[in-house]
Amino acid sequence: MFFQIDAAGSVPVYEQIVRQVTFAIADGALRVGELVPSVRQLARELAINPNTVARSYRQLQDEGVLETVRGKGLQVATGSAKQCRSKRLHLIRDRFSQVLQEARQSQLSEDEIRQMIDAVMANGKPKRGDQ
Amino acid sequence: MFFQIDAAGSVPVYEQIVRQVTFAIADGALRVGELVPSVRQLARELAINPNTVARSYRQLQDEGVLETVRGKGLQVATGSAKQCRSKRLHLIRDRFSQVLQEARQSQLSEDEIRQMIDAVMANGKPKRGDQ
Amino acid sequence: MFFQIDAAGSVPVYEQIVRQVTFAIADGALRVGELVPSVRQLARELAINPNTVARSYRQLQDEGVLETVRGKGLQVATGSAKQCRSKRLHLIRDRFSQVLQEARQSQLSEDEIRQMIDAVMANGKPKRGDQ
Amino acid sequence: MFFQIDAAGSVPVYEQIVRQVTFAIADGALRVGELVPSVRQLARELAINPNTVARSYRQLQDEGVLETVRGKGLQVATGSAKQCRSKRLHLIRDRFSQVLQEARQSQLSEDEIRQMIDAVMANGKPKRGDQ
DNA sequence: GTGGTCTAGACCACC
DNA sequence: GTGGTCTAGACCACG
Repeated sequence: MFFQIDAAGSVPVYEQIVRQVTFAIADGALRVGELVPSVRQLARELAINPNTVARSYRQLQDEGVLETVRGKGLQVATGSAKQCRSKRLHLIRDRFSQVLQEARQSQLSEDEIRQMIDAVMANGKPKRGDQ
Repeated sequence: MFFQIDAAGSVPVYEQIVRQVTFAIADGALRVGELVPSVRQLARELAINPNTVARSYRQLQDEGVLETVRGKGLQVATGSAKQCRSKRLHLIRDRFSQVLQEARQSQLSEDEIRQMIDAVMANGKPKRGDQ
Repeated sequence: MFFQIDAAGSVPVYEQIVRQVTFAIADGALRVGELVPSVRQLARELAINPNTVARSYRQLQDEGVLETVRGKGLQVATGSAKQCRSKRLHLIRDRFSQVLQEARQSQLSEDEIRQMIDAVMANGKPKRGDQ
Repeated sequence: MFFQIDAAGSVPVYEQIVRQVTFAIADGALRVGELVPSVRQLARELAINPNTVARSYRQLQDEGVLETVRGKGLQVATGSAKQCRSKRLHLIRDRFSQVLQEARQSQLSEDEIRQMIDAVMANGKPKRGDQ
């Protein structure tokens, strides 16, 4: 699998997995009906605790993104693609909203905020695809 | 004092204090040489434990924003105004930059991102940014 | 662990820990990537409160010397070895510089100062490795 | 009086006064039999609490450096000059000894220590007379 | 009165 | 098991 885990960062590992699986489905990297790696295998590959992978998969099941196939494992559920794209949008938008709130709390004017956004968007274009 | 603490949110109380003191200095609400509220007094007003306030003040001291005046209290250190203004900008800008990066990872085009920002800025004026 | 705390002295316990961890890394006794003793374990060994250890570790983290590995513990951050060696040198040199300044303020001549240093260095040599 | 107090520093104010009076006597700036400024006057001049001045004078009395002259105030006691010079030496030497101890604890070799001292002594020659 | 340190014990999220 | 946060209460030095 092409996931990357940052154990030292502040984002919980299980959230990183949930996020990356979700995004992979949204991108079409994982297709409906496809089997995701087994808990043990993924845990081995990412060098993390199987419990953590299990927890992520459980959450993805709760969200209806993954579903169990008896005797086989977990597969991407029907309708997940659309759902994941929508979820991805929401995630990003909520984050923007959060940051925007912070900015407003800081006594920055709408104009100052817009300027900052423009500056940031112009700047950070060619970064590493990761992190 | 004019600080407001959200005990329910996920942001640690001590960080909220650090943030608000920093911003107060950046805004000029607290001026260089002025004494900040005493640990005990602020703790009383915010209805939190003095240790928590002390922790915030200690961090601000480590950052060079506050300095102790023995037996009197803590005062805003010289040069803090500029430092706090810069810190405030960096805090916000870094957060924006982070989110922007996430957005780009999600295969969103620059235009889609801009549209989202516009929508959020128009919308979320008096909303809770919570997820 | 090989740490020694002097609870009676005027140096705060948490600073002693910070210092000893820093020096341990500088000496290579603690290597990059290695986990430091857990908060609770070290507290038990030194017979002090876990909060005190936590405070030391938090400071070392703020300095970038340690970093948390979620659910595992705290490890020596990359680049810490060099940083700690440099910090150790600075700590000592600054202290010397301070004392030297005091000596000069006291109208002592350079020669008198040198003589004093020689005397002190000759004296306190083969004491117990401790203290 | 020509004393200088640093209220923000880590050295207690009362100690700064004791030290400066002691050194003034050692230097001959204050002579045996001379009256030191009254508690109130010195407190006013240094913009500090009279209690603090009183505490310093009390300590100097305890050390036999100052003595009360009924109806007049406090004067430099007989024999103080020599005593203060000796005390000054001790103060400096003890500080050196302390720092040296720290240096040895840091696993620095005698040679490294000597080199550091030489470097520091060569460097810091033309500094401000104060602090 | 002030801040600084330390202890004791609790709860949380994460692995 | 791990660290992170917070509370409660104590003691100290300083002014």
